[in-house]
Amino acid sequence: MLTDRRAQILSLIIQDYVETAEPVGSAALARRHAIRLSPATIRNEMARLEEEGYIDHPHTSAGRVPANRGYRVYVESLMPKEDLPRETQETIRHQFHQAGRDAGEWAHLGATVLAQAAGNAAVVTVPRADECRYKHLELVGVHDNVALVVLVLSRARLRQQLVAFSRALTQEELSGVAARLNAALDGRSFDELDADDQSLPVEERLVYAAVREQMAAAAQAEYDEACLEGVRNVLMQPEFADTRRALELLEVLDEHTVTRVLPLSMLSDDGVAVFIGDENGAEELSGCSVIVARYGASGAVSGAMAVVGPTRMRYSRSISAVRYMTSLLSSLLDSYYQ
Amino acid sequence: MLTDRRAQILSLIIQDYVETAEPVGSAALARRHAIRLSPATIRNEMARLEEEGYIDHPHTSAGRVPANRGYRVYVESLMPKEDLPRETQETIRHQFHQAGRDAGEWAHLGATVLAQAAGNAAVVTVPRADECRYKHLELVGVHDNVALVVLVLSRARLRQQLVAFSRALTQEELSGVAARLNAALDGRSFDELDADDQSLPVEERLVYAAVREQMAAAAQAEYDEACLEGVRNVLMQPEFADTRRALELLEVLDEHTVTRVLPLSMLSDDGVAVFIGDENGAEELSGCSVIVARYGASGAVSGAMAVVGPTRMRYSRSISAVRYMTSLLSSLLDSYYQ
DNA sequence: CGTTAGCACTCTCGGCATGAGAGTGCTAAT
DNA sequence: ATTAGCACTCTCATGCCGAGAGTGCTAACG
Repeated sequence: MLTDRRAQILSLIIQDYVETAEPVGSAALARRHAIRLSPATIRNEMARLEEEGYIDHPHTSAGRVPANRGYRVYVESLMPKEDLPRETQETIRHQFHQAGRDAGEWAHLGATVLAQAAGNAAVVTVPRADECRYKHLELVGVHDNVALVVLVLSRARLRQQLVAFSRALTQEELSGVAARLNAALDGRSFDELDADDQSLPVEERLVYAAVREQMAAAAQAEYDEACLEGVRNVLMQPEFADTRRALELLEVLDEHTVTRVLPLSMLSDDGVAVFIGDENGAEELSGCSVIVARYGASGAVSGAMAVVGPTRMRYSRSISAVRYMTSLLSSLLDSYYQ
Repeated sequence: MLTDRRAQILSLIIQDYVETAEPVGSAALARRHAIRLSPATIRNEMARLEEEGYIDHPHTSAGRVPANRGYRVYVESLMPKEDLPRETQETIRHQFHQAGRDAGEWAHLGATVLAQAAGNAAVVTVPRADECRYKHLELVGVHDNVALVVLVLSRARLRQQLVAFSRALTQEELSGVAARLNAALDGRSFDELDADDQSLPVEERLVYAAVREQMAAAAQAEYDEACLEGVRNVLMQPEFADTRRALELLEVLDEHTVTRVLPLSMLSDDGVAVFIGDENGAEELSGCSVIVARYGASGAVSGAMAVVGPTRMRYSRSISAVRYMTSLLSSLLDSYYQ
C-alpha cells in the first residue's frame, strides 16, 4: 500500500531524477528537500517502494531510479498540475496568428511549437476529414499536350497531377472536359466513382483516371502525413549519449514512419493519454514515454499529436503543452471548417 | 612535386582509409596491396607526402590519414572513374517509373534514392522555375463565408489559401470574382501586380491580397523547399560516434536549413562540384565533403542536389550517383515541361 | 513501535602504472 | 635508390587501488 509518506518520497525521487538524470540516494534526498526525516528512515521507505515496484536500483549502492510503475502513479495522481505559462501561451498564439491558412502549415507550425514548449520531440498529423468527396476539377494547360489536373476535394483539400494527352488541346477543350466531369462527379466519394470508363472519350478517360488515382491517394496518404520536430531535444538527453541508442531512436523518429509506431488512434475521444516506457508498442521506444491527444472535432476534420521523450521527462510540462496545443488547433479548425 | 609513385601511394592510403576509417601504416599498406616496395621505402615517400600536405599524422607512431589536400588531388585526378552499376540504374529507373507526377514527389523520391545509392545523406531541392507568372485562379466555397483560393502559377505550380469573407457568397459570385481576376491578371509576374487595390470591391480585394501573398511566397519558398534523406547513413560512420559531433551534424542537416548552408548555387552550369572539408562555408561541415550538382535546364525549370558525407567517403560512388541522378531528373523535367 | 545513529559492506569511477602492439625516423648496409 | 635493423614514441586495453556514495542491518532511543 502506498502511504502518503511513501508517495511523497516517490514524488521527490522522481522530481530529482528528472532534473539530474542520476540515481538519487537517501541522504541526497533529505538534504535537497529539507525533509524532517532522517536518511535511515527514507532508506526504509525506499526499500518498501522498491518491493512494490515503484522504483529501481541499478545495483547495490547506487541511489534509486524511478521504475515505470512509479512514473505511472506519479503521472496519474502525484504530479502537480501545471498550466503552460501565460507568456508562452501568448507567444504561441502570436505565431499562429501570423501563420498561413493551410492545414499542412498548421500541423508544421504546431509540431515546431509543441516540441519547443514540451522540450521534447513532437509529432502533429495533418488534420484529416473522415470523408473525402469530389468537389471541383480544374484543367490548366501547361504546354503543348500536357495539362495540370487540379482537384479540389471536400474540406478544402487540394491534389494535383500532370497528364499528357496524345495531342495538344486548347484551353476551351480543357474547360469543356473539366465542366463535363464536374457535372458528372459532383459530391461523389471515391467509392461512388464508376470503375468503368469505357464510355468516355479518350481525353476525359485520362483525366478521370487521374481523378480516381488522386482521390484514392488522398484518402490514404493524408492520414500518414505528419510533421515531426524537436528530435534534437531528445537526442541531447544523457540517456542517448550512447550512439547506438541514439540511432535506434532516430530509426523510429522518422517523419515517414512515426505515425505507424505511435499509438495515435488509441484514443477514445478527448483527453490526453500517457504511455510510459514499454507500454507503447515498439520496443525501440521502451526507454521513452509518449503523450498522445487528438484535436479537432471527432466527427469532422481531426488529427492527432504526440510528444515523445525519455521516460525521465517533465511530464507536467509536456502534458500542459499538449493540452494547450489541442485546444488551440481545435479552435483553429473549428473557425475554418465550421 | 607529386611523382607517380607518391601519387599511387597516396591513392592507396586513401582507399584503405576510406574503407577502414583507421590510420594506415607503411607495413599494413605494403601487406594489403602486394606492392613491390618495402615498408621503409613507403615510409620515406609518406614523409614526403606529409611535407607537401597531402596526408596527416594524428601523432607519432600512428599511421597516416589523408589530409584535405590529399582528397582534393585524389578526386581530381587519381580516383578511378566509376559508373553506377547497371543494376541499380535499373532499380532507380523503375522506382521513378511508378512514381507520381508531382515535382515535389520527384524531389522526395530523388533524395531517398540518391541517399541510398551514394550511401550518404542526400538533398534534392524541389525544381523551381526562374520566373513565376499568374496563370489561373479558382475559387471554391468551403462552407458559409469561407472559400478556398486555388492559384495556378506558370510551370504547373499550385498554391492554396483559405479566405474568410465578411458574408456568405454563392458559387456564382465566387466564379465571378475569379473570372474578373483571371482576366485582369493573366500572365503577370509578381512584380507586375498592382500594389494598389483600393479600386477593387471588398471581396475581390481579399482574394487579390491572397494572390499577392501566395505569389510572393511561391517565388521565395520554393527555392528553400528541399528533401533531405539518409542522415542515418552519415551518423552511422565512426567519425560521428561522439554524440557531440553527431548533434552538430544534425543541427546542420535539418530539412529546413540545409539549403542555406550548402553551396547549391555556386555552380556555373552543368557538371558536378566537390567541396572537401572546410572548403564549404559552415564550419559544422568541416569534417564533411559535399557533392553538388544542378539538374534541369538552366534557363527553364531547374533544381539542385547534393550528397553530404564524411570527408572519408567513397567519392567515386557518390559522384556517379549524383551524375546519374541529375541526368535522370533532368530528362524527367524535360519530358513534362518541354 | 516508529525512528534514528552507527557501521560494515558493496559497487562505481577516476587515476595510475604496465605491457603489448603498431608505427615512425634514422642510420648503415646493400 | 632501396632496404634491413633498431631505438623510440604513442595509443590502448588491462588491472589495480582508493575515494565516494549509498545501502542494509542492528541496536539504541523516545
